[in-house]
Amino acid sequence: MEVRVRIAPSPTGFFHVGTARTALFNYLFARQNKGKFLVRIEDTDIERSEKKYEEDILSELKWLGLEADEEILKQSDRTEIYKKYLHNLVEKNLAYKCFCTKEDLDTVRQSQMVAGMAPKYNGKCAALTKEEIKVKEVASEAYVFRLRVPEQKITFSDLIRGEVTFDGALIGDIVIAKSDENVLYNFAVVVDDYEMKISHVIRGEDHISNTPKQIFIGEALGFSRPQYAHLPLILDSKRAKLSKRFAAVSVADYREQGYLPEPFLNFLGLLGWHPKEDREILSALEMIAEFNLERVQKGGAIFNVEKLDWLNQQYIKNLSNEKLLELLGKEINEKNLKIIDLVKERLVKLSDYELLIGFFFAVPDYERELLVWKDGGLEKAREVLEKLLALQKLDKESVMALCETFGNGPVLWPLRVALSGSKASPGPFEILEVLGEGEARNRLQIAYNKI
RNA sequence: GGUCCCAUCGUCUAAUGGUUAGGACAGUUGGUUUUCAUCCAACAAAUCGGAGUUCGAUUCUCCGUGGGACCGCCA
Repeated sequence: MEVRVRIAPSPTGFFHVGTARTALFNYLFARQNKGKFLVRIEDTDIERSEKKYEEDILSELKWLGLEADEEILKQSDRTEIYKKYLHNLVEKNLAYKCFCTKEDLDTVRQSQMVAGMAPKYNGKCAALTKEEIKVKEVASEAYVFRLRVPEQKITFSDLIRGEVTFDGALIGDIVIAKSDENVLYNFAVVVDDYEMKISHVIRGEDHISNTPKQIFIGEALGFSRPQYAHLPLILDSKRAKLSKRFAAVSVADYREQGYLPEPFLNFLGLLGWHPKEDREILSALEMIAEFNLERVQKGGAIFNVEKLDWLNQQYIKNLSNEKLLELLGKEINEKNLKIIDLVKERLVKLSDYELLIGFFFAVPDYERELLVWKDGGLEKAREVLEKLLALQKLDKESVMALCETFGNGPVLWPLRVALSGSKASPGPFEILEVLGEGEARNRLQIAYNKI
């Protein structure tokens, strides 16, 4: 049987890193099994769904290189299809109209929870006769559709967790549609997965308790059951599901901060999965080759930005200077090439660039105390600067000659600070080469004047 | 409260009955003729607890404990 997997994001927010990880694992699984990776937009919630979020999902997916193999489905285009299946269920008396009000349900739920019972629908409308329903309909009472959930245990085999069992008796008759024009998530998922011939449902663990509901819906509809695999959640530093309280949760945030798609994917891949060997840096192709659902971790994984930073830096270091300038949106010229060469290994994220190179283009401002090497004092710094300015030729050779008498630190530190204005920067000779002797002398003079 | 899931260094993880419990990030220290970064080397750091099975448990079973997810006419 052909492997067909999907991700089903709902456009109610910017594309979430958790969804991105789910997308990656689905993608890896599909590629490895020569199957198809599909995308479905779950916009059945008309109130909360927005076009801009849908666009964001698609563009981030593209940025990550996780594009769908077939046309992207939108649930809002499929109401007629859902309606058909829904009516079918009602005709077979596997689903029924429920006229209970929200208030009634709330009070029941409250008292159940207080009594220590599983909160579920009490089945009040399940036994309504055709005549009773007619009367309510004529009175135009509001209703929803509920599935008759069998009071039996259901077990499914999860590819990551093994056998998982739920009790239908504890679930109760679930609402599957608000009206025949407006079906709910669990119902739409089952219909779509069936129609899209999804073979494996690989999704976050937060969906594990939806699984029995979806299986019951599927069985009522007479569908075959897909295989399930529930991925561990990505957690914040407090071990709770990654949410907006944590720094950044949308892929867009990371892209804008200057993370590259390759290390980002690499990082996501290592969250809950690891290849056999002790390897950390993996391309998408390598992950495809090595991926294995059985090696997916069961416990949640904390989103650890430090490791992402490290991976990003590794990738940046291995980029050519030309490519890096292109990514930064900079002109490829001799000066920029020299500069990028100097700051490349200091770059963790693309966004660090401007901060690192400012002094190459403008005379930096800094406190004169910065010119002081260790406990040398201002006087010593002034003396060194004077000697540097007096140099016939400001080059490595003559400066190193000065170091002979004063020592390396006492000479090189003030020189470097005079040129860069910063306590951390590339070496003085490297900066000197980019700046040119004239500008360097100018900056030395400024430093001298500061003291 | 109910249901379900989970549990190896601070973090991501390796090791599925026999290892000095391995690697990576972060941390610390030292080196790479100034700083930062890079690179290199070293150090520190974990099997949640208790029973049981076994000659032997990180690994299997049970009971605790802890954490998490879900419990909507959201997805």
